[in-house]
Amino acid sequence: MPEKDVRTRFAPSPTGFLHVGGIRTAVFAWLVARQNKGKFILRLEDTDKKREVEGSGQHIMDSLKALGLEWNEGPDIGGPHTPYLQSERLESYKAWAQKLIDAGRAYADPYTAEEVQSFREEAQRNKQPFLYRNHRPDKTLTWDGSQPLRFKSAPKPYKWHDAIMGDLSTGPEVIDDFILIKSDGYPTYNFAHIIDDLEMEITHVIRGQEFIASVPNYLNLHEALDISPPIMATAPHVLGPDGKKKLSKRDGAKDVLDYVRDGFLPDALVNFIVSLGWNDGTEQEVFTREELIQKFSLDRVQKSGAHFDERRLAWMNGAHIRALPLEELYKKVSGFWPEEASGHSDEHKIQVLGLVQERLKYFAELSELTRFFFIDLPVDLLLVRDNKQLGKLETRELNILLEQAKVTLEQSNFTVQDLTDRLNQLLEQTSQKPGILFSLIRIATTQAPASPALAETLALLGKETSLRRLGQMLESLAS
RNA sequence: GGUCCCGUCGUCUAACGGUUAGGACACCAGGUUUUCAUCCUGGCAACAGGGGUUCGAUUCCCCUCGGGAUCACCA
Repeated sequence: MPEKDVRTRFAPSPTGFLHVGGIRTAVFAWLVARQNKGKFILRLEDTDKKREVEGSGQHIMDSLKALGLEWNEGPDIGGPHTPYLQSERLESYKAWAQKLIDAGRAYADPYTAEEVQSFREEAQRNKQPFLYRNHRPDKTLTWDGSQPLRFKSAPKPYKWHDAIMGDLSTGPEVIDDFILIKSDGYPTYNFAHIIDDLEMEITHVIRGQEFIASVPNYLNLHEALDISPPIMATAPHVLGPDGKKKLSKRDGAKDVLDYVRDGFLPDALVNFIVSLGWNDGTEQEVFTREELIQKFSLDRVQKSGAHFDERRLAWMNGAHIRALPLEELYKKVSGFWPEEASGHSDEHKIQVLGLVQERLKYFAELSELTRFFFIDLPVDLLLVRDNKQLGKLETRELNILLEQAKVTLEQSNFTVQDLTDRLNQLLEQTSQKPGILFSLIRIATTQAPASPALAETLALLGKETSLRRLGQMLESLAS
């Protein structure tokens, strides 16, 4: 039975783009929402004005959309708990902060940043963990907004359950008086997200493991506020391919939009991101989006970090491409054809696509893979010279073979079947190995290092083009 | 350093006390009348180490080692 009224959220700060590691929690949250017929909410946490990157909020939304992770409520479309931009929810944070002050659970921080820093250093010198609460001021001054507002914590041990990590526990030493509202008037993440998740009725908070150490503090704040915490799920980080560190932009982690631009399918990207740390317990690797929605579960998510392997992504994308009906694939590759293809009919391009579908790893390869179908490429004799078998033949021998091929092909009606038959006859007639004869014809007619099966390629190229290119090859060999 | 979490092939992972430790990616070899790819077949390759508990441990407990996260007026 699906849970009722599930509401999950993705709450990034608009400080940059989204890479594969960063978007994973969004995928998880989206999946949980869809699976339970719930709502997926997007909220932008823009409380750090210094770090904010112009346009990144939009960029993040574009990335989510590109992967098909549509949200039900968000800064652009609104919703029952508008606004979805933290910088516009200041009144709300103030109101809750006042409740805390009134209850004696929040106080103005009288120290300067430098003073706090010196406390910290002193603790370090004594090899003691630094806790601000050891420096709580004796008398409380009224908070006028120019000082940071701190939470007056009530330290105690905690045990709690995390939907991914399982049962967790910590001692009272991790609880401290963290800052609720900064001296610039903006709330900290630690405070704002609690309020927002409460007001937006979030049921599942799914986030990266950098927050796990702060959870006890959040729990403590919930108690002070007399509210109950949502279900929490902490996903491990995605690691760089070789490094052991969390995947970061610095390690060359690419913007997910880059993958979309290169022609990776959103479904494949989602499949890959989810499978980085999750499986359904069977041997299935490739899942459709619908299967993922149906089968995903937080408790089967791996507790340890997974390395991001682009080769596996490429394979998975290829698998998704092959699984697509040709007509559907054709619609998706529209922007990836070589320039020379413009003006050719849909019918023709679909046939070309059909020949390369099984060797396409991502759409950006389409252009190179198919260019020779649309234009005569200059004759490149190196393709012959570098060929293992052809390279051994003398020009005279190549000439003879090509002439014979030309004669044979001139008689063909260029259907795949007829071409296959005549090519086989030619094989006997010349008593050549296919490795030699077919390679030569293939190179002569495509001028490409790789191409689909010969008979099919020739049939699609057509009689005129095929013979013309054979002729061009002969000319080059002669000169 | 304190606190918390994690540890199966190079990589992603299966296993929830009894298996020749399975699958996938990658790689290698062979096959499918040429190349690349697909597909098929085969191969290489892992329980971090040490103690317990148990008739029996990859699985449960402890220690060591290794890795990660976090200790901000960032999120």
